[in-house]
Amino acid sequence: MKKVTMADVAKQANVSKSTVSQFLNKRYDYMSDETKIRIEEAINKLGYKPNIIARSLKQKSTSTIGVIVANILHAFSTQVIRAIEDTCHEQDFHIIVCNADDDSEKEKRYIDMLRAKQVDGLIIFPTAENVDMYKSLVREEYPIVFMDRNVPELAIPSIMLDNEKAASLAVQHFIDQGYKRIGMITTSVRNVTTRIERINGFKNTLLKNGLTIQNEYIQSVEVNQIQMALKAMLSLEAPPQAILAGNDMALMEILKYIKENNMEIPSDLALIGIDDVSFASFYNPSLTTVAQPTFKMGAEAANVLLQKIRNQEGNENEEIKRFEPELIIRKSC
Amino acid sequence: MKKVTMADVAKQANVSKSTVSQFLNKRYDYMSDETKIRIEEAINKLGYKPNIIARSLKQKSTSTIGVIVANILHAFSTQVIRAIEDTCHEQDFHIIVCNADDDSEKEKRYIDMLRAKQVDGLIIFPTAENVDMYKSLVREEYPIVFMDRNVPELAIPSIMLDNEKAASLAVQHFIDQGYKRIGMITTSVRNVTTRIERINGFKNTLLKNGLTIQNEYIQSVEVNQIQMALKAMLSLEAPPQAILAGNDMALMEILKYIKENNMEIPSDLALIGIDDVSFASFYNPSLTTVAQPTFKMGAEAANVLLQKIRNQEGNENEEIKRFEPELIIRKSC
DNA sequence: CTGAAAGCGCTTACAG
DNA sequence: CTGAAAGCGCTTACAG
Repeated sequence: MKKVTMADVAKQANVSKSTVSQFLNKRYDYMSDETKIRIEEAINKLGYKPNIIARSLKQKSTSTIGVIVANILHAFSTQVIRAIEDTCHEQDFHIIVCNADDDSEKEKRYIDMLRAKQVDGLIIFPTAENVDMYKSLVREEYPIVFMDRNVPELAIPSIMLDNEKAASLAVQHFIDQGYKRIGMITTSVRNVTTRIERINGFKNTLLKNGLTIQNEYIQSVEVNQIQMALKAMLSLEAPPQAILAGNDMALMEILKYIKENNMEIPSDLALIGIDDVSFASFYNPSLTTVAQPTFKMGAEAANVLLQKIRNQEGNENEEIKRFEPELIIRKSC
Repeated sequence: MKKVTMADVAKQANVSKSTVSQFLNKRYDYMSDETKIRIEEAINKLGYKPNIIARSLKQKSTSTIGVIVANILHAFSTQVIRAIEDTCHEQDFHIIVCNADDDSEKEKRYIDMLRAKQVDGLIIFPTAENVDMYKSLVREEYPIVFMDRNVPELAIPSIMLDNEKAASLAVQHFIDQGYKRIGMITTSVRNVTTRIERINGFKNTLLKNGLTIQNEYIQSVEVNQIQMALKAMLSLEAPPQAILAGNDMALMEILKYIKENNMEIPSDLALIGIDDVSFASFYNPSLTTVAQPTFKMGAEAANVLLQKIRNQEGNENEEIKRFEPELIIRKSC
């Protein structure tokens, strides 16, 4: 079963390859109807399918973008990916998704791989440790946008949640419900903007309400350390009565701990999670969360990138776009 | 910033393109050390990155496979994808994932698109409605494997759960716990093997235990109809006391209904779900589930496909490979 | 209105 | 040990 190529179609239809190519690209300007029909028939008869690889090589464009997520295990990532995909689909772009697994070496390899595959642009949830590489992409004016996190001093547009506000909404709600000893647990010890900003929002909201910041109430550790960190926190003489989970993974670890220790929510411990997890509405009790507008954020990232890809001229607005979090009040606080 | 090509490297290193190509492909057999060094230096100096597109065109192979999932919303899909990706990664293959959204038209478009992109093979969670297309792929001896579902009479290897057993494990557990009025709810009204086999397993296990099959106790409907179907079932004079959820989406809808109607699990209704959902272990009460070996299944699918891609000769074993489900007993039954 | 020719960036069989 | 040449399957500027 030999592959049928444009040359075969041309021969079958008794025209040149050029004419077949024009036909396929719908440049009919000066093509006789008769020719069109002959080509169409030849294509159907032979079952011809164009080879996009060959076209891409010639056109130096693949109509494909790469998406590198820091960690696919976060529901946020998968939701954003869907939004990116939908938006690209509408504009006849394809996406290739890679999971860096929070590993900057993997991230670097994926960037190289995707560029070798000639993707037209990149959406990255940056691990933030490959600054030199990011810089060289900027220098080349390679189209790129950051999602979720940003890296200071880089002229790369970033699509981000208003993280301070997200933490602030949660803390303010705790306080409004009468809680004073409020803790926060989140994942990862690395230098990632999301974490830093959420912790800042947490602290600032406490201060604004005249409460003091207790460092033992704030833990950011690896996922598998979260239950221990919580245990330590709850073993303090004056343990927190309410906990903000910095993201979905942290929330799930906390819920496991609570369950294993037969604690009650919210009487033993009140809870709010950033990220509206799938089971929030039907958990017992239902979980108060801070939702991110994941769909809007993904769509925006795709639009900004596609825009950049089209106007090659160095774009102006390389700033951070912030999206609004939303507090969804349920029964866990 | 012009792209640097192999020709630039060759000129810089004072050798021919052929030699550079040999170097890159590690065919050093007869290459002098001096030449190697010169080429290496030229590559570093110019920051040369090979263009995989060009290579693919020449080699007629992209080292990329396509994965088309029926519905990305099932956790099963995302877990399988990860396993496929890991396995491919080890063997220097890349994957492009597409979500057919349970829409056979979309599936068809994605198959065309991926083939146009010259992927070397396809893993499909088939919607099962494009039989003609599947057949023509088989005729061309195009490498392909099915996941999760199969399509009768097609010489395509299929990686599947032992679905009858999955349902059977659950029903037997219900019965062993003393339940007699047992129902089943699952998604989708289409003709998909998974659904059919699970319902068969459900029925057969009832019969084997001397119970009768009540058709009103078995519902397979669209996701947004599940709560209504459950309501109808629970409004029967003799409503079921236990329900098997056919998959994760069904389970979540059932949990929503139970919560909204202030019912207790398992006293008002016992529950088992097929698919070990993320929150099963820490839900209140924890949920008894039937887990699929998603990682093994994904890895197997990738291995079978890569195997097929390598030995072009029409492979022998085009049969169905069944994987064992596992009952994880917790507190919902 | 259509065709011949060059070229995208690689690989590879062959010559020397 | 290395190079010249052909070719993968397209697109496109240009000629007629």
